[in-house]
Parts: sequence; C-alpha cells; structure tokens
Amino acid sequence: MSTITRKQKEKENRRDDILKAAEKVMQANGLHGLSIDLIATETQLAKGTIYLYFKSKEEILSILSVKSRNKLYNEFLKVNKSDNSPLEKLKLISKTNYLFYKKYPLYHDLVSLYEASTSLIESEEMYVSSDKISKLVLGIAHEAQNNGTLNPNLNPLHITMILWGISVGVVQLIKVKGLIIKEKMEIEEQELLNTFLNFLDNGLKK
Amino acid sequence: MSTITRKQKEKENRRDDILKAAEKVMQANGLHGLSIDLIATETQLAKGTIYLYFKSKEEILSILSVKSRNKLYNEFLKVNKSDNSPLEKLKLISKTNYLFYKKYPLYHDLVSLYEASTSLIESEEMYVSSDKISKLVLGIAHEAQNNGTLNPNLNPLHITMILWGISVGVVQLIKVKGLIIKEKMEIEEQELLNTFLNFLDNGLKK
Amino acid sequence: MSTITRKQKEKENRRDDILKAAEKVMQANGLHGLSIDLIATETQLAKGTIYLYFKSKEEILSILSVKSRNKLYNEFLKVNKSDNSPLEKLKLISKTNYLFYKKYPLYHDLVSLYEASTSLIESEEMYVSSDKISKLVLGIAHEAQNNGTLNPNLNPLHITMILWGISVGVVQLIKVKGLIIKEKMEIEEQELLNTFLNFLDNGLKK
Amino acid sequence: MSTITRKQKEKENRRDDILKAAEKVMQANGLHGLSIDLIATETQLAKGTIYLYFKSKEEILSILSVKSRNKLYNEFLKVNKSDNSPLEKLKLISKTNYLFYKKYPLYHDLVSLYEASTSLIESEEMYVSSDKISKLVLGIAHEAQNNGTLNPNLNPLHITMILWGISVGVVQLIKVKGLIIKEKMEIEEQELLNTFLNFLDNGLKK
DNA sequence: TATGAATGAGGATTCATTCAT
DNA sequence: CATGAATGAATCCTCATTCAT
Repeated sequence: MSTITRKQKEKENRRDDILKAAEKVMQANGLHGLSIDLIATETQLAKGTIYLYFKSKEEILSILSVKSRNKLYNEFLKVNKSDNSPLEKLKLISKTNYLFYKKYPLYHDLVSLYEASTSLIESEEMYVSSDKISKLVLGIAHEAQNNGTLNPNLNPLHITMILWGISVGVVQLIKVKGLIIKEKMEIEEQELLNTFLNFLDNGLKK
Repeated sequence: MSTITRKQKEKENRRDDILKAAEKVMQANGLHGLSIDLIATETQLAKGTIYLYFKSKEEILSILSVKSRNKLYNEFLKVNKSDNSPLEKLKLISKTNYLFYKKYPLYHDLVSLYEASTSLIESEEMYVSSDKISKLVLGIAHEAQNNGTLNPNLNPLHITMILWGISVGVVQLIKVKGLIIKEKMEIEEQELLNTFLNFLDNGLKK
Repeated sequence: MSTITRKQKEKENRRDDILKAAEKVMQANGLHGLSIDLIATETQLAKGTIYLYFKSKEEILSILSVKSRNKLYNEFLKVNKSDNSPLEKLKLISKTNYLFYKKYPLYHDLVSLYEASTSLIESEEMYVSSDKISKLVLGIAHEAQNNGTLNPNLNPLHITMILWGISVGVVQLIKVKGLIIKEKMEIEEQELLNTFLNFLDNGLKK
Repeated sequence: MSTITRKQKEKENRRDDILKAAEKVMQANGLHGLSIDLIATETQLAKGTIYLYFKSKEEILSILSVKSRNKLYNEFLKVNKSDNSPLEKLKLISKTNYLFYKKYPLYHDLVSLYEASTSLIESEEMYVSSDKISKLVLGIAHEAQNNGTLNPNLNPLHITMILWGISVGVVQLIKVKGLIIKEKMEIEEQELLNTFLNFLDNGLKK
C-alpha cells in the first residue's frame, strides 16, 4: 500500500471518528444540540482539527444524512429481496420506514432533516442517496403495474414519490403528536399503523 | 367610537403591524430567520417596542401559528359546507391543504412548525386550533362511515389522523423535492397531486 | 381651604398613593424588584404620571428610606421616654433596631439601603432623618456619661456612631447568615441576640 | 518546563488578566458597575473570549469574592500567629478588618458582597472561605474562654459571629458615613476606631 | 395634569469559524 | 497535520425615562 493511500486511509479513519462523535452528541442532545465544540470534546481533537476534515458543520450533517439514507436504503433492499408480491413490498417499504424510525430515531431524523427542510446544501451525493431509494421503489411499482396488481390509475413514478411523502408524513405525525394521540385520543400507535397499512393496501391495489 | 375603543384599535393595529412585519421577515429569511431585531428594523420601531406588544419572540410565533391554523380551518370549513359526499369531502380536505400551501406558503410552514416541532409552547389556544381541525375532519369521517362509503377497515379517528399526516407529508415532499420532481423526473406537480387524490380515493372508499 | 392648598393636598395624596404602591411592590418583590412599571400597575396610573410626582425612581427610594428612618426614630423615641436608665436605654436602642427589622423587614432594608450603600443621593432630608436619630442617641449617651454609668473611655459622640454601626451590622449578619447560623451552627437567633446584648452591656458600662 | 505546564500557566495568566481587569472595572464603577463588555474592553479581548475562561459573570464575582476572603483570612492568620493574648487577638481581628478595608477597599466590598447579599451562588469554595475565618476566630475565642479572660456570659461561638457582624458594621458605617462623621461631627476616623476598640475590649473581657 | 407608546442603551451569553504557532 | 485561543456577530430581553397628545 503506498504512503498516499495509507494516509488517505488514516484520513478516512479520522473522518469516521468525527462522524461517530457527531452521532453520539446528537444521540444525547438531539439534532439541534450538535456543536463543533461538543464534537471536539467527544473526539478529543481540537476544534480546528475538525475543520481539517470537514469544511463546515453543515457538511457533517449532510454526510450523516446521506449515511442515514443509505442505511434506510439497505433496509428497503431487504424488503425487495423478500419473496413478497410487489404490492406487498410497497406496503412493506412504508412499514419499514416506520420501523426504521423506531429502531434508529436519530437516523430517521437525519433522513428527514433533508427531506423536510431546506437547511442543507444540495450535494450530488445527497441527490444520489435519495435517488437510489426512488429507483428501488420505482422498480417495485413497475412490477406491481406489470403484474396488474397496482391500481391502473396510479402512475408508478408518481406513486413512488407519493409513497415516500406519505410514509414520512405518518412517521412525522406519530413523532410529534404521539403523546396527544395516545393520551387524549387513546389510540395505540400499533393500531394506528395498522390502519395506515390497511389504507395503503386499499389505495394501491386494483 | 369611544376613546378606549379607538386606542384599543390602534394597539391592535400595532400588533398587526408587528405580526405583518414578522411574516415579511419570515418570507424573506425563512421560519428560522426571524429575529426581534429584524422585526424592529422592518417596523421601524425600537426593539423594546416590540416587547410592549408581545412578551416574547415565541409568543409571536405562537400567534402566527394559531392564525395560520385558523386560516386553514376556515378553508376546511368551506369544504365541509359544500354539498359533496363525505368521502369526497375527505379528499377535498387533503387537496385544500395543498392549495393552502400554494396560496400561503408561509402560513403552511407555520402550521407545520407546530405540527413538526417541539419548539413552541403548548398553549391552550394552540391546542384548540389544532383540535378544531381534527374534530371537523373526524365528523366527516364519521359521516362517511355511517353512510357506508368509508372502508370499514378504517377506524374514523385513526383515518382522521392519518389523513392529516399524509396530507402534510405530500406537501412537504412537493415543497422540498419539487424541483427535482419537476426537472429530473419531469412530473407535473398537478399530475402528481391528481395521482395522490386518486390514491386517496381508492384508499378510503369501501 | 384655598384652591391652591386643596390641589397641594391632592398632590400629596397622589404622592402617598404612589409611595404606598412602591412599598407594596417591594414587599412582594424585594428592594430590587421595584420598577416604575409595577408601581404604575399597582397605582392604576400611567407610567408618565409617576414622573409628574417624582423625578426619578431614586427619589422614591430616597423618600421611602427617609420615612423608614423616621419610623425607626419613633421607636427609638419610645425607648427614650421609658423610665429605664440611660445605659439600659442604649442597649434598648440596639435591641429595638433588631425588633424593627423583625417587624418591618422592608423598612429595615430601606434604612440600610442608605446606610450601607452609596446608591442613593445625599439629600438634606436624608441627612436630617439620620441626624435626628444620632442626636437622640447622643442625648442618651450624654446622660449615661453624666450619671457616671458609661465607661469613661467612651466618648459619647463616638459611641453613638459605633452603636449604630454595630447594631446595623448584627442585624445584617442575622439577615444574611441567619440560615447558616441556625442550621450549621445550631444557634438560636434569640440567644445570639442575648449574647450580643450582654456584650453590649459589658462594653458600655463602667 | 513542559509544554503542558507552560500552556496551563498561560491560561492561568489570562484568567488573572481578566480578573485583574474585572477588579479595575469595579474600582472605577463600583461592584454593580461590572459588565462583561467592560471587562472585554479593559482586557482588549473579545467578549466571547471572556467566556473561554469563565463560564459566567457570576463566576468571576464568586472567584474574586473568595480571593478577597482568603486575603482577609491571611491577615487574620498573622494576627493569630502573633504573641498577643487571645483577648487581644480578638480585638486585633476586628482592627485588622478595618485596616483591610483601608488598604483594599474593593476586596472589602467583595467580602461583603457575599456576606451581605444573596446575589451569589452558594458554592462550596465560597462557604469554605467563609467558614475558615469563622473557625479561626472561634479558636481564639475558645482560648480566651479557657484562660478565663473572656467574659463568661459570652458563648464563644456566639461571640465569634457577633464580632464579625459588628466589625463589618463599623466599617460599613465609616465607609458610608465617613464624610459626615468627619465634617459634620468632626470626629477623626482614627479616634472613632480607638473608641470602638476600647468598647470591644470592655465588652469582651471578664 | 395625565397618558402610555416609544425609546434605545445595556447586558449576558452562544458558537461556527479562523489563524498564528 | 494539529492545535485551541480568539473572534465577534447574533440573539433575546429589560427598564428608566421622555414626549407628543
């Protein structure tokens, strides 16, 4: 391995350390609780050093957002590899998004950060990570169209985007209104999800 | 008009001026770009003056959020008064939410601010303005259930929440991914909406 | 009664109202919790009106401080009129200062405000109210000197000032360290006072 | 000297610079005239820099208050090491307090700040620095009790507190009324002090 | 006289980013 | 590469006082 590559690897490691630290900080303090200071403390690096590896705090957030989206993508891949029917898979995609939120709340927040705000720079990587997901879902939607199980009124490309939008929306709802839903309306989260999946089934199928 | 009422009216006007200025600032700088300083500049008032009319920045945001939600509520009321079938009304509620976003993007953001964040105090007014909407939609859902047009798998209360979640989600999607959707996917927003409404129709009906 | 005098009387009343309100505010919020705003609210007057009767917040404090000192003076007068021996009276002066603090904590604070800080303007009235007390005590000290009960090493004028200084000092101590004295040192306030009075007796007598 | 120690020393120096500046500001503007802005100006540092060394304005005041009390404690220690009788020492403690005020008026104010206000946080250090003094004086009082020179009516613990209270009180008196005492009463400060010490002697001894 | 709206100088604190070493 | 001290713009909020009506 050449010196250059080794150095690059070391640099990569440092970057990873910093990103890991950033995650840790956010896990403890929430998305908005992230500060360069805290990352520095966590990594035992100097504040200035962080800036040798990332050009801004926003870049860190961007990268973590991409990572989160990739993680989610992997979950979606599993769904796609399962031997469910295309239509079933579409529903599972949505359900998986919910489960992802329950399992990795921070990663879900990071995915949403980009999905639901304009605060992050539009990078190529960002776009790719998002597009990958779209392509995957789109493939499934096409299958469903081809085997005639998808409601013919629903353009596969359109429904791909919509599925994403509403899945994010429902999780957002649960996240923010969860307490009210549970305590004032006495709705169990699980049942709400089931109703949503029922509705989804209804809405998608022929 | 008595002096007292005139003075009250003037005070009301000032409050309105400040709220208008706050809106203007947010229109230019985004929800998070609001600052008392900018409001002061915009209104040509001293910073301290703002505090004669509102006790904190948060109060301003709260009020604007409630106002926005009430505005949206009024739009929903119109839908409810129309002579469409309950099921049709549910769809229209969702569509109206989209139209509201197109017409008053800032107000839509303000509605979401409360829906999607924990940054605002939970005031009674806040809750009421939110609850009013839920109640309205729930009423329609019950009608749809009663006349047998709502899919019996869908609990009216659940579907009320879900309808809200997915409507917000789809608008979020359009807002954030609008450009990509249009330029990279060549989807017309209008058609996307139509597909969504089709999907909604399918999903809700028996 | 001429119009002028009536007006003056009304003016006096207003001043009194304002002063009363100021006291009330301070009773609730402490010396530093006084603000023109709160006085205005309490009196149901406009803020500007306060300034028609007093030229500054400081003037209000000054006057209240003088009043408090006069109130204390009256207590001292009673001591002087009692048929105790001069030496006994000197001790009673000090004890009375303590009792005054217990009975009217606010007035005591107001007396101290002037005694223990440079924040107030030196007005003639201020001086007089202070001087009156000195004169009174000085008279007693002279009596004690004349009847040979006062330690001849103690110049009456000097001891007058010292008596005042240490009396204020001991109350200050109790006020600020009261809790520590009681809880950590397990000293009863009453006993501390008794020791002080014993010490005083010892220190003053021949 | 290792790099680490040198850096620490530099950091210590900066802290000292800031504390010195704070003292200077207070010397000019009084205890309440201290502001971070003025410290920044005085040190030629940016406002934010101050916060690198101290977490709040209050911390600065706390530290200076503790420092002052420790300085006073050292003066008291000298008294204790002298070969005066215990009773004499008690008087010297009080006199030293006065001399301390004359030599370091600001430090005296800072000692009093804690003694006479509730504005500072009760920190452990704060308490210790105060307690140390009490303990010292208490030790002397016990000696005086044991060798039979202290008036048996005076509980040592009580008299310790009282001695502190009256010492502070007399200095307060001189500080605030000094001018009046001198010009209107024509009392020399020195003689007033002597009378006080005489009184003290009388009061304490058997 | 009375009002009370308006002022604006302060004041404390935070934090992403830079730069000399 | 690494450091971490320094920056300073930003931000919210307070309150005694003034002044036009």
